[in-house]
Amino acid sequence: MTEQPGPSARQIVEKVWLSIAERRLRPGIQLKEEQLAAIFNVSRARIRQALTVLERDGLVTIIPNRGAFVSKPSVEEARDVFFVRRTVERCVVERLCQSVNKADLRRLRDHVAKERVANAADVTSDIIKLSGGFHLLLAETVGSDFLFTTMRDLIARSSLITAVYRNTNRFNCGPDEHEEIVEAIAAKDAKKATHLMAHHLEHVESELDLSEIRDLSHDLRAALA
Amino acid sequence: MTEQPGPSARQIVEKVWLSIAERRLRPGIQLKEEQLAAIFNVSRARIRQALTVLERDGLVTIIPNRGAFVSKPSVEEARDVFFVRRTVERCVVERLCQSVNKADLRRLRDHVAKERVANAADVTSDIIKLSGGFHLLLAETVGSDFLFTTMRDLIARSSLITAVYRNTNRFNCGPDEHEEIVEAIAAKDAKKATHLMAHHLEHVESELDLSEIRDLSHDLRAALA
DNA sequence: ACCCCCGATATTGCTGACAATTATGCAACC
DNA sequence: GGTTGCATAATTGTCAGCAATATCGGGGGT
Repeated sequence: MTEQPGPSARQIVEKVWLSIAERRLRPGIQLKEEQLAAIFNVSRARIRQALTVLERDGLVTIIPNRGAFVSKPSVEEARDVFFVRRTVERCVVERLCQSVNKADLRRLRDHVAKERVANAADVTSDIIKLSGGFHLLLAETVGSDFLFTTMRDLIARSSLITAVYRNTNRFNCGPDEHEEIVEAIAAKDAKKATHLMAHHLEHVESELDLSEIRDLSHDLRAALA
Repeated sequence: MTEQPGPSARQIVEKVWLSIAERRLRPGIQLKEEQLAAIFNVSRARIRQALTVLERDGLVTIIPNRGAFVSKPSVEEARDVFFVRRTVERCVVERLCQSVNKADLRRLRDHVAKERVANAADVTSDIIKLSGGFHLLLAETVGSDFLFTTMRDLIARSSLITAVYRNTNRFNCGPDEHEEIVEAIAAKDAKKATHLMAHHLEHVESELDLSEIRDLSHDLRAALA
């Protein structure tokens, strides 16, 4: 049995990113270096690298000599993220209406189908993962790497925002609205597609309560498992 | 005489970012950790942190066990960056036409004036710095932090792209086109402003030769001084 | 002359230990 | 009872040294 080298810094970032995007890591909790090092079975140096990148991405906030905490976006930041999403995703669907091919549409419809299954089975973690993944898949389909990376950031931050400010019990981003958007894109109806996307984002944002801040604590090891 | 603690990792990132944006650090050159540590008078660990962040920003490429190099964007990436700039900056000027106030306009006009001075004096480094700064100032004026950060990335990458693929001797991004854009915004003429911006970006992109790749070497210490 | 192999050198990647800073618990005091 | 001050513990920030890996040069073979 050779000793495993452990995950790379990039893989750790990925894992934590996913845990945040899926809301298993709640805003406000501290990410202690030693703890993470033990969980991932790597040295603190690598954890440090990962945390530095995550801070750059806005997912964690590092307070000098205090530690790294999962970010609690302010109301202002929340509105900012949704503002940018409205403009970026509008651009995404416009572009898609011009350039989608059959393979793209197949992937998009497959994804919506998966969402439908997850909703029917009521598996919360899958629902969260897939509904964020839909928007990500749209950006990926455009073919611009920069756009994709930007959307990654936006989706992760949106997850944080939803975790802090969600008002309703039900999870938004249902597959119905997603399906409508896909079909509008399939019909190459840019006007309808952008309109549906705008409506969808408004809908998501409207389910947030942007006045109250909840404080949450959570078990770290379980969230990363 | 107490020992200086040296610049923080963030400050190092800033310094290298600026050196790249101003094209004093050319694409392809290797950033050796020991060398940087000596220049900034800090330990290698802090240099490592800075390089990790710069890699995440796409400005340097880290090859495992080889080192960190200033990125050489591919033709594909170049087109991608300009594609995103067209859409993002269009959104920026649209937004500005709705929300500029007199203080904003004053700052913008001041900036253009500075560009004009630099052009008249023919100080190349100032010209580069200010012409990128204009686009950054536009994004900042919108008031969205996310948008500003995104434009930072785009401008830095654009600088890299220009350094690699610039065809003409003259520096693009002259103050005339910038001034026209500012005045269109001042007149709240969104149609004209977006049109001018699109034209401006097309102009900049058209001065690139997206088929040839030049190899450059450079003196590291001089560039960072 | 060209190519392959191999040792020397340089650079990165990592680990562990140490210093600096902050949070915490406890006792004394107002 | 609440607050202040201090000692302790926990956590982060930093550093120097070591191991691993890639580059470069020379030597030998074909």
